[in-house]
Amino acid sequence: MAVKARQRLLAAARELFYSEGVRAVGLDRLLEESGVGRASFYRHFAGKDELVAAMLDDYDSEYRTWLRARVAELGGDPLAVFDAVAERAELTRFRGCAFVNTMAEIADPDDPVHMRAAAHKAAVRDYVAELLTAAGVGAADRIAARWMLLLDGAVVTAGYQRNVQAFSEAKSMAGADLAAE
Amino acid sequence: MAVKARQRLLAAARELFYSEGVRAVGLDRLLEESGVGRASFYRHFAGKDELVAAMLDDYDSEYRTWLRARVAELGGDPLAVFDAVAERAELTRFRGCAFVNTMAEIADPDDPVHMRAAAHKAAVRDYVAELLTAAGVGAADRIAARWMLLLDGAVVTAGYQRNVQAFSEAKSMAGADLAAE
DNA sequence: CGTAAACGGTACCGATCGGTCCCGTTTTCT
DNA sequence: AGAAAACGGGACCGATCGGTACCGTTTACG
Repeated sequence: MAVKARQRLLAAARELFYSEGVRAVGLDRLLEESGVGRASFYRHFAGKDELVAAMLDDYDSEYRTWLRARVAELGGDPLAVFDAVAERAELTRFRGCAFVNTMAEIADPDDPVHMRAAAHKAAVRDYVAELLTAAGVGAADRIAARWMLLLDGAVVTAGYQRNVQAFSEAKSMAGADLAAE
Repeated sequence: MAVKARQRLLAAARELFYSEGVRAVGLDRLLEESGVGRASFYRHFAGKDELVAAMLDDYDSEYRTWLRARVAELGGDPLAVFDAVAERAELTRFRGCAFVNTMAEIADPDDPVHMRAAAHKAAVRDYVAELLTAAGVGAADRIAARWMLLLDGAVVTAGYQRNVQAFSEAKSMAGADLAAE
């Protein structure tokens, strides 16, 4: 195979776990979809939980790298994060935020999987605060927290309403929030 | 037993499915916690899915009845919905919105369970629009949609950050959004 | 009081869950 | 070319899943 088993597993995990849910997809399904043998799977991961964790790490890294790059392309305006997130949502069959959905499924806040998802959210918030600070905004932390609320709200409502209008609403509220500061 | 089996099942389902997730809790656990026999369960519900659906219907009805009453108590100001929702969140071990979490777990939008959760969200939105209209606000539908974004954002972020600060942030943004119209 | 409905407990079913083990093949690297 | 690592397929395991059937007891009501 051109692509290694581990990467195929991570790709299949991201796709299947996102579109159907972590608990809804069993190992059999995962192996069939990725074309990886059962034994090979356990050579790469200690178990399903570790695959989920590795997939989230992988996704978190890629997502944030992409977000930084895209916002920079759009000029570095903090408000561009709303455009970037909206773009990403339009690409795939959108079902909300993978990290939020994972925390909804893996309820225990002390579970490593849950903690990784929460850490992703905190990292994005810190990045937004960094953007705001760079733009000369005071109280960047507080604004960033409010913007995360808007981003999560937009992602969730866009997910269950199956339209992307929510993103432009969120952006307009974020702009108003920034101007009011 | 003083309380009928069906009601004990619905109560246990609401508690367990909310705090641990629908797929994470099996029938055995549900029967043990509610003290209902296995056969009795199937005399009341055709299966687990039907219990989930009935529980959501039950919860939706109670929640919206409570919300109407509480907002009325608070004077009927549309912004009071943010206070009411925040109060409710402080009561229990908060883990976000049961309906949003359920849609995250039951991914298929055509699944009866998913559809019930989505219908709840639409019903709450309609109620918010009704409040706004009664308060003489034009474009009530659009504001209601934006407020739902704020409410969902607050509930989600409060859920994974484990604090209720998000609700007051959401209310302040909602007030600004209303004033800007 | 007596009858019938509602009930809790349990044994059981096939299917599927995550996980282990072994075998034969393919790929990779020297 | 040859050795070693990586791999896919499948048999198998105990546990648990949702669901069915039958039992004896409790409860409610006429």
